[in-house]
Amino acid sequence: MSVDQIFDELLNRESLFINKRVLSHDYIPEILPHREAEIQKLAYILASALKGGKPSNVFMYGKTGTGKTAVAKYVLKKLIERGERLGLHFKYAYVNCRYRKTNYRVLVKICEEIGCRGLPETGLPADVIFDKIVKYIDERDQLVVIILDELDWLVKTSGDDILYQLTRINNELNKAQVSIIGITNDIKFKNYLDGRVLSSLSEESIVFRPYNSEQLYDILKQRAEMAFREGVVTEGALRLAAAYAGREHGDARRAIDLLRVAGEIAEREGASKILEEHIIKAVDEVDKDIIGATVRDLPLQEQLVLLAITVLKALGEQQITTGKVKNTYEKICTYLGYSPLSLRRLNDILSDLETLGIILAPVTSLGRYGRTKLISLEVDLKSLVKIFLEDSLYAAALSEFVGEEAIQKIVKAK
DNA sequence: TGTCCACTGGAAGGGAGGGCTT
DNA sequence: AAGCCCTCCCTTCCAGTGGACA
Repeated sequence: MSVDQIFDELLNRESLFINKRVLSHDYIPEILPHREAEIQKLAYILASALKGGKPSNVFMYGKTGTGKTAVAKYVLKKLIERGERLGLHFKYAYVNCRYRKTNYRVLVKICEEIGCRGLPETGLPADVIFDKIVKYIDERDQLVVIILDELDWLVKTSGDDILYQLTRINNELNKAQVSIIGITNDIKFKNYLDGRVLSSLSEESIVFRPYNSEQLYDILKQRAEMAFREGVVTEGALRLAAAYAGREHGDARRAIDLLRVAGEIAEREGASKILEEHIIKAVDEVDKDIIGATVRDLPLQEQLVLLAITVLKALGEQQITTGKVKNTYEKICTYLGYSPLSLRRLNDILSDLETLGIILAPVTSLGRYGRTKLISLEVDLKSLVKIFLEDSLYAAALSEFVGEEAIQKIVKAK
């Protein structure tokens, strides 16, 4: 089939989707099923702003895909709308700390979110940025809510200094007020916080329980009705997607991903309906997508270290120690023409990869044979190999150090 | 019981890339 | 332009360590 024919066929065929955007991660529907209680609680807390008061700071926790971010954004959107009708000026700043791991970058992002633009990514002292935020807010708004999503990432890497500053920001404001919503999926996270910060930040807290498969089914049904043409999604496919996502830990995001990818697969195959088989095919692809996105986002040196671990694993190495990773990593660097980093730095990279959930690296003593990290993969080796094969340089390194035959064996394994 | 391995992880500092002030 | 400050990423140095082994 020629490229033109492919385009023609695609244009002539009626798409299964009517609105694909409702299946994206940042879409927030008008109704959030099974989160009524959480919405109510947050609404009560924030409502005091409508009477000119300062809402309490809130701490929200729950696993990924339990609706924390969606609920926060949903209630704030409503609050801003209502405020506008009353002539009040509210705003919120959303920062995902996973992607802004230093205090400075979080502050810059808050600045951008509230509309104070044009700040440099580096160069200024952090307290200058802080003063800018204070001044900007005080001149314009009555209330700014700062949502710090995946807060544990920030605190683990940079400590809680910035949280302390932010929780005290109201002392510096004359007219305006700031409330903070902290979001995390790490329940133990509280242990890392200083007592003063903790008490100030968790004036109120909301816990998000995982969805069960029945609830996931309702969520999927709602999204399916908006995303696809009528009758495209079969009941069986919906039930299966809900069951798959419910089995992990009630992750709605994963359930919605499954539905979207299944839709794409069905469309590619020219099917007129989304069936259970499409969901089954989607499972593998969604997993690979999640790992792939994480790996592609890693800095070069972290990718090289992960590649070294992948090589060792692919070679069937039973006990992967820091020393072995260092050897293989250095060989790969030489082969690809990069200069390797020091052992000290490599050790930090291993800790980073562990924080990301890609590897497990507990420090273990091997007695006479020293103390080291024992490294194992937390993600599927096959998916990882496939991701590295997509890049021609990494593919060459895999072929050099593992061998073409062994790679094919891993890729084709069930 | 002491030794010793193979690291771990804190501390200090350097330099690249940037901005501000004078 | 010079001098000073910042952050970020990295290196060097080094004291500390858990447990198998002699």
